[in-house]
Amino acid sequence: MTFDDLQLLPELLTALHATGYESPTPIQQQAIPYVLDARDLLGVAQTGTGKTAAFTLPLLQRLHLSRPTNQPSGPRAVRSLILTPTRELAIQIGESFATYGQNLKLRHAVIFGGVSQHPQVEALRRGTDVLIATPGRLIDLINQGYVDLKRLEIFVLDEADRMLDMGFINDIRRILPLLPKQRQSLFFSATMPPTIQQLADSILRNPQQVAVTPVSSTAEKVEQAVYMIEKTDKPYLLLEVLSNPELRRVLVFTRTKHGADRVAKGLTAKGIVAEAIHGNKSQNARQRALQNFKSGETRVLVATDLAARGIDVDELSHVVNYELPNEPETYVHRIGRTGRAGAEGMALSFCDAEERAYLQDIQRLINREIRVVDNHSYANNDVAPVPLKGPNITKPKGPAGRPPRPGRGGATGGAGSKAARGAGAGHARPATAPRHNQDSRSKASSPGQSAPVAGTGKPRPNNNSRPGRRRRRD
DNA sequence: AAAAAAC
Repeated sequence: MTFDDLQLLPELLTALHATGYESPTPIQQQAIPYVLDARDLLGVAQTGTGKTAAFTLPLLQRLHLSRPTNQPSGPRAVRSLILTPTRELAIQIGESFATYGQNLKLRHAVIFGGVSQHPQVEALRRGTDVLIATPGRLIDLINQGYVDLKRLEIFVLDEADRMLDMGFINDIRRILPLLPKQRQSLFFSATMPPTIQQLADSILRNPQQVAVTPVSSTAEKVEQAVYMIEKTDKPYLLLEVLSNPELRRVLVFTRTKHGADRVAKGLTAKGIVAEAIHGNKSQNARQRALQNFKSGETRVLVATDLAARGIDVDELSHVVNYELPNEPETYVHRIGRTGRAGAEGMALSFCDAEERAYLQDIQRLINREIRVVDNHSYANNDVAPVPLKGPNITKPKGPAGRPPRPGRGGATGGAGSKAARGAGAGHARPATAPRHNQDSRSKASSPGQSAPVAGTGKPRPNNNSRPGRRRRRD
């Protein structure tokens, strides 16, 4: 199937061909006809599935066709609103409109916080057909009287589950009554728990439902490996791993903003072009860092989970989990940044003794064992591999505030346990080569030669660590 | 405990 089969306008097809896209992804195949047909849509999909184009293309087409022929002399009204949780996603969606709408005479504006509102207000004054916004700044500008949504035709709520996670539910509730009842609504979410379903029910009318690849299955497309390692060796291992030129464009995830800064600084000190991106940076610095990374100026971007979802970088060869996330879903989102659009991608994770429980949760979620690399310079034999079927370490949806009991509770049914080290030649293969290339392993810098990228903690005797224990969350 | 988002 090609885009030509989707009844899209020639202007859109030309733009698509210019960008090199030929065949629609599953969500595009399913969603575009419904949206063109003015139906409400419930899309269960995460970014990376082609979701943005799935609504951008038909939305542009509908707006183009419904555009008043005798355009009044005043500024054009906002006819479509797209709400999205993070500023970077808003910008990215704006770029998508610019690309696909290049041959149409429609305007779009992107509004979000952290930057001066004046250019955004100016864009609204001039008039825009499409408004892409994060909730806070949108409400801000609505309150100041700069946004009129009375002529709205199409409303898109993107990443609804993330919106709720981030506490945007009240903002959404304030915006909804400002929209005309008579409208088309598109609702996208990666997951569909009851609260999200309720929100969807309150927004959509007689929706068509479209679902593609549940979150956990994207993990199957990305080759994954894990290094069992001491926490204090992570800076050295990162240098070793990055000494392999196959890691052309690398996104490194840390758990904290401070950690992201430290790692980026340490890499820079070692002559590796790296930048950090996180929520404590100014919006300008965030955009600059992302831009430099996308353009290839920066080889390594060190990020918090700000960049875990949605950020779309072409030719991202590797994701490195310098620290494992405690939410297993976050792991899936992180590694989903690579291996996109059919490209090869690889995810490398550094797991210290304290993170074993997280690794186990991750393996349970993706329902497979992650290959352990045991031939690297810093292999820590005291950090035992983590079998897929082990004792339940976290209560799946347990009541908050109570630390789960370690070491108790049997495996929740299921077949026997393979050793995590994997069978056959798999584990002897270098972790940094996505497919073949047995001999491409880097000349590792030895521990004595290189200074650490960043000290992330004090050495800790292993018998003090409590791998089975997960920290209290409340 | 961390992260994101309005001023």
